[in-house]
Amino acid sequence: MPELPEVHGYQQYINKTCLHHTIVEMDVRDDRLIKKPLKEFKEVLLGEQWTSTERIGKYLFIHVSTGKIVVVHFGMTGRPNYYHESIERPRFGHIEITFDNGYKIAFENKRKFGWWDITDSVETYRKEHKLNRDARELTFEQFLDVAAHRKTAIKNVLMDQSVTTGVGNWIADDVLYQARIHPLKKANTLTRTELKTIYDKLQHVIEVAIDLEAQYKKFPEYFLIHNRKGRDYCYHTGDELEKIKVGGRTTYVSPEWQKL
DNA sequence: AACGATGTTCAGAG
DNA sequence: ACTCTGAACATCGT
Repeated sequence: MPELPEVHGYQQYINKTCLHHTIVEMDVRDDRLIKKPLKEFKEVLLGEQWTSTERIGKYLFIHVSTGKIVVVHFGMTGRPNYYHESIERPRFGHIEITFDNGYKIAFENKRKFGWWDITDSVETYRKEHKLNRDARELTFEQFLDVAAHRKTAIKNVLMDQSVTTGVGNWIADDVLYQARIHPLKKANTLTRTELKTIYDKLQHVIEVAIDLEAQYKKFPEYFLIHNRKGRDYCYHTGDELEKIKVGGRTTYVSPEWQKL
């Protein structure tokens, strides 16, 4: 599930549950989910506390009382689950932290595309991994700087984490649907007005999704996301939606509504 | 039971 | 040096 709005929600959840408790254990079922040895994670975490969090796009940074920072990425299927130790460990809770209050945080990851890492500096990490500032904080001028000259399909540009950090497949589709721009249009052929519309819709989609806590069923009717699960016609034209591939990802388009 | 999936990364081409 | 494409990654649900 996790694109920017979901990860924002996960951040709030972790802030409410996990901060300022002493960590007494860490368990990892599959080493492929951690980018540093478990020994190193334990050195950083055991006996310490999580003190605060930051988020850039889909990346969550957890500050540790040691001064180190745990980087969490949820992949395609990750989510946190805070529960009491008397409850059975979740089936997909492949990484788990135990606190001294008897609660655990499970990092559930069904498809194992998520991971944890350790870093010293959010800013250094951001640059090394070519992340732009979070899509929510990006100004229109900054968006133009990184997007307007790109020669590839606008959808690819929106999904590029060095452009609009935090945007994933469904947000990109919804933004372009609401902006009435065909996802295959080359970014450098779009007018400033069209790019402004895309920028405005991007902010709108993110804010609505965050307000509604990323619960898709509650999204307004005009959101394309309803077409990913069930609805198969365009809300505006009534036409059947096309399912195409853009940048290797499944993409929904309303042909009359978003002309190429 | 083959295919697709809300993610990133990386090799290779241009 | 930069940009773009496509495949690989793991594995579950349909």
